[in-house]
Amino acid sequence: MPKPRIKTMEDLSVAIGVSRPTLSRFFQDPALVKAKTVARIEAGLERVEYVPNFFATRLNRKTTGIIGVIIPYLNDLFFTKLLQSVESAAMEAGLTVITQCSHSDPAIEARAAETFMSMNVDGALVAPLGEHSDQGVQMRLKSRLPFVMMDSRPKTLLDVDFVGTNHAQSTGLITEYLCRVGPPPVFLAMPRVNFNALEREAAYIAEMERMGFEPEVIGGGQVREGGYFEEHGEAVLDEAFGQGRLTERSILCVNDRVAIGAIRAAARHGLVPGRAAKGGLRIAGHDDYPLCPYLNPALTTVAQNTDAIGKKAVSLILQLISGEGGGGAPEVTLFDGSLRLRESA
Amino acid sequence: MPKPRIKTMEDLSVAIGVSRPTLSRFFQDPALVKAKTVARIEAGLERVEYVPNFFATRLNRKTTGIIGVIIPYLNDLFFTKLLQSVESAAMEAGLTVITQCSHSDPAIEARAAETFMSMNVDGALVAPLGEHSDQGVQMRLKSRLPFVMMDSRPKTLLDVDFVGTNHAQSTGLITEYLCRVGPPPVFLAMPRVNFNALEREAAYIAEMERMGFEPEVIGGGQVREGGYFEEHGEAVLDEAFGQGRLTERSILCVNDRVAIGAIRAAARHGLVPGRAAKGGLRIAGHDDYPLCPYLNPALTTVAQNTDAIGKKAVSLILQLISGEGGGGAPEVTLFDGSLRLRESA
DNA sequence: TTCCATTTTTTACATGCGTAAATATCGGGC
DNA sequence: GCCCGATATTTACGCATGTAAAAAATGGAA
Repeated sequence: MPKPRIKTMEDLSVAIGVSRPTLSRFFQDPALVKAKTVARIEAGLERVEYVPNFFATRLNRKTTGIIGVIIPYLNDLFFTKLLQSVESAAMEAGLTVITQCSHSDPAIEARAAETFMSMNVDGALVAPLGEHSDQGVQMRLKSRLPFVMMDSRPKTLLDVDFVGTNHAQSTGLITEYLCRVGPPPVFLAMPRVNFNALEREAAYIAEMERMGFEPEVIGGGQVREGGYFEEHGEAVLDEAFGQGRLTERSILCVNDRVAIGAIRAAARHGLVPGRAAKGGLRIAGHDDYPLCPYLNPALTTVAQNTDAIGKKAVSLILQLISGEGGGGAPEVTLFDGSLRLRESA
Repeated sequence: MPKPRIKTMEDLSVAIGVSRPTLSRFFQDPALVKAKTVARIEAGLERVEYVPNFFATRLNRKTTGIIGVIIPYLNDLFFTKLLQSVESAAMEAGLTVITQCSHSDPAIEARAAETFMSMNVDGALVAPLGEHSDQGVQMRLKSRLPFVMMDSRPKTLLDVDFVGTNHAQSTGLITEYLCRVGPPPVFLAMPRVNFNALEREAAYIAEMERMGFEPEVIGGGQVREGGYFEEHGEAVLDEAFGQGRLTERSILCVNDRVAIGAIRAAARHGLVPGRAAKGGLRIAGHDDYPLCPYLNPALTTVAQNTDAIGKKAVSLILQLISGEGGGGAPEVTLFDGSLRLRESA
């Protein structure tokens, strides 16, 4: 029952009586070979076990058909959602995607970039670590191959194609909403800033000033241990609520994971944030983390259009690969966020 | 400022005046080359841009140093946690890991397996889809290379090395706990069963019978639309609570994501599951999903030792690669679960 | 049957590097 | 200054496939 294993195309050629160049063309695209021959090859493949060597094929082709993707975290559903969008778009385009997670370590990120260059990938898609990223690495990537950044845009790397969210719009939107339905919100930030966090904070401040309110940012100062988003949100608000502060305020969290911690802190102090509670505590987030609808109370937030971001990033890379882009100014696409009104604010 | 790019080791050889075979040894392991020569090479590399071709190197080595990992879902923090554990263990062993997500599609899973075989990976680590996996594919993998399964163990593939959780123990543990502190629990299952779900259900039933209670399984029958775990848990309990059923029972959910939906349903009906509430509603889960501590109420559950599972899986693969294993019976390692008592039960 | 266009085969070279064997070079101890 | 052991270089071949060009085979229309 076990089929004989054949290792090389050469051997396969003699085994099924079709020349190696023809087999080569067949494995690249059966349409390049006459139907009758295709049938003969396929019949032969029924009887033996053979798969073309991935490395040997990629070694010679002018194009590898691979794109490399780097994301900073794996244990964050926002990035996995983005990754799914990228993968499905890439698969549709017939590309193989190799994903590497930098695990919030610049050294690992650099190693991943190195790997992609050594693979001659057709293009690279990276969601950077923020200020911790080694920008030299990204400059090298950009100078060597089609390169698109996603999600977070380093201020020192503005001449790169970028796809992300318009945080001025998205954060402005929810800030305006919070101001409209309750007391002007405070902004719950993170100590370890990334560029998105900074942009959101700036957008919050701008919108507050536009509406004539005094912006107030908390939680951005001291670096705490652990550093997980939820833990940070809970710790900051646990302290505040414990001192009787902020219990009747609106709190805009820099992202949903921080907001999850914030809601938890509220619950521990017997507080129930909610849009229904006139004048009382409200908590809102940013991103539309997949679990938002299932929290208690369900989290009001601004959704990032991760699906559009992933699709656009892939199409941009495709465009760059085909040599259409790269001429003038970098192409920057920002998608608007959209309000998700639920219970918490 | 831009360094000259060098494409081949041959060219590098003439550029920095060190022979190609020596360079080859250097890139495989600098320790194979005398310190003085290493210094000369590194000085040379400062002045030019060169990375060895990934495919060419892997094509000739007897061992590629790559292990392939397949996981069924990306948008599930349990699997990303497991993946992180695997990645860090593999990195420590000096292996490159290529991860593919099957997106709960057997065809994609099969394609990923094919890719791994065509890469001559040193070994494959797969968390299968459950009954939907194409077992033929996995048999081929097993027959071709070091192969270890994780997390879920197909009943028809028992002769494969496996690392996972002892669900009889873990589910028995929490079932016993629930019986001890409150009314005997019902089991909230999933329609689309995977093997773990079945094992947990069986363990629940066995433990209930051992303690002299009547097991009761709900939510396992009809297949609903959407099918996300949280949605399922919420839908089933929303219906039950709406009819006044189960409001004073203990509910053991097949996993934490279902439990998250269950807690949400409780909240929508004004119910607060809790271990403090004597005689009242209790909800428990399984897995110790990372967000459990931040739910309201915080979810009582049984933790899977994902870290140990990942480490062990990698060490098993390593052992298989070195040719030590594979002789007799398959090596099956099951880690015990441990109770995480929080608020919900 | 003959001829033409399409497809396949033959032949040869290319890809970038691993690896082995023989030869050359280096540095140090005597 | 000589000799030895450790390294480095030279040379040559192998890995599994892509690819191009020329020659041969195929198949259908006239």
